[in-house]
Amino acid sequence: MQGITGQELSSKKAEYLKYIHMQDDVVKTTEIAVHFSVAPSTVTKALTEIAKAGYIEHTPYHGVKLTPHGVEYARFLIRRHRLVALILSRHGLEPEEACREARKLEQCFSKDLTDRMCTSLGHPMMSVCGEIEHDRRCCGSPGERP
Amino acid sequence: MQGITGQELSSKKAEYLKYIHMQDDVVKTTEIAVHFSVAPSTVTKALTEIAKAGYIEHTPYHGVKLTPHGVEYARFLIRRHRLVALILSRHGLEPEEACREARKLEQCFSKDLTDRMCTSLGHPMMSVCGEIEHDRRCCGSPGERP
DNA sequence: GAAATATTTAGATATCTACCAAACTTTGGG
DNA sequence: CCCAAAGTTTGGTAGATATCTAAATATTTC
Repeated sequence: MQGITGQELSSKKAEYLKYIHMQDDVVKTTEIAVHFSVAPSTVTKALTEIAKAGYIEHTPYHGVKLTPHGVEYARFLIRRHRLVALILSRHGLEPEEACREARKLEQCFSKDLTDRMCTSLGHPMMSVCGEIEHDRRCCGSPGERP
Repeated sequence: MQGITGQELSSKKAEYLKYIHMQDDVVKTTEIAVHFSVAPSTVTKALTEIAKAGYIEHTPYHGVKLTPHGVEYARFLIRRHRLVALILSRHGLEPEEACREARKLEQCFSKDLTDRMCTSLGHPMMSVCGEIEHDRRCCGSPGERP
C-alpha cells in the first residue's frame, strides 16, 4: 500500500471499482453497464484498464473480481468518500447533499491528505453515508504503532 | 452574479485570472508566461478564451485588464481558495500545505458549496494565505438582509 | 526608420476521458 | 450440439485541456 496517491484511477473508474467492491459476488459487465447507464463496451474498456492497473481480475465472458490490491484500494476509496462527506456534513450539508458533493470532490484528495483529515477527525467510525472502516496500516489510526 | 457555478473556467485559466486580478496594472502576456513558465503563445490562447467568456478585456499587444464581471469572478475564486485552505488548515495542515492542497481541490467546489461553507464557518475574515473578503451579495454574509 | 522585442496566429501534438455501433466470440440452456 | 443471449473487441467519435514551434505581425527603442 505504499505510494498510493489517490489519483490512480479516473473518477469514473473509481466509481466502477467501488461498485464492484460493494457487490458480493463476481460482477458481470452488463450489471455494471445497467447500473451506470452506459453501453457494455464502455464498461469492458474501462475494466480492461482497471485490470491492467492491477485492481481487478477480469476473466473475459465471466466477469470481474477484485484482486487483494483492488480490495485495499476500494476500501481506501470508500473511506475517502465517507470522510469527505463527513466533513461536508459538518459544514452544514444534509447527509444526501454531503454524499453527492463528496462524489465530486473526493477525486482530488490524496491518500496523504485523506489520512491526515482522518487523524484530525479522530478516526471517526461513522459518516453520513455509512461506516468508516479503519485499517491498521491504512492511516495513522489508533493501534498503528506497536 | 447569478448563476455562477464555480466551474466556468478550467483551473489553469482560473489561476491566470487570479494572477491578473492580483496585479495592479494592466498585465502583459510575457509576464504571465514567465510567471507560469509556459510559452507566450500558450498564454495568448488562454487569454483569448478567458476574454471570450467575458472576464477580461484583451487588447492585443497591450495586455489584459479584468472586466467588472472578471473582478467579481476573481474575487470569488480567491475567496473560495482561501476558504478551502482555511478548512484544510483546521484539519491539521500547515499554512503552506493547506494553500497548496487547496489549489488542487478548489476547482471542484461550487459557488453554492463555497457560500455554505463560508456561512458555516461564520464568514471568517482571515485564512492561512490571506484575508477573506466578503461581499454583501456574494454569500449569506452578515448584513445581507436589510 | 530599422533593429530588437513582444505578441499573435496557425498548425500540430499529446493526453485523457467517455462514449457508442457493429462485428465477432463465448457461454449456457434446451 | 446448436443457437440465442451475453460479453468482447475493434475502430471510431467527440470534446476538453494544455502545450509547443515557427512564422507573421505589431510595438518599442535607439
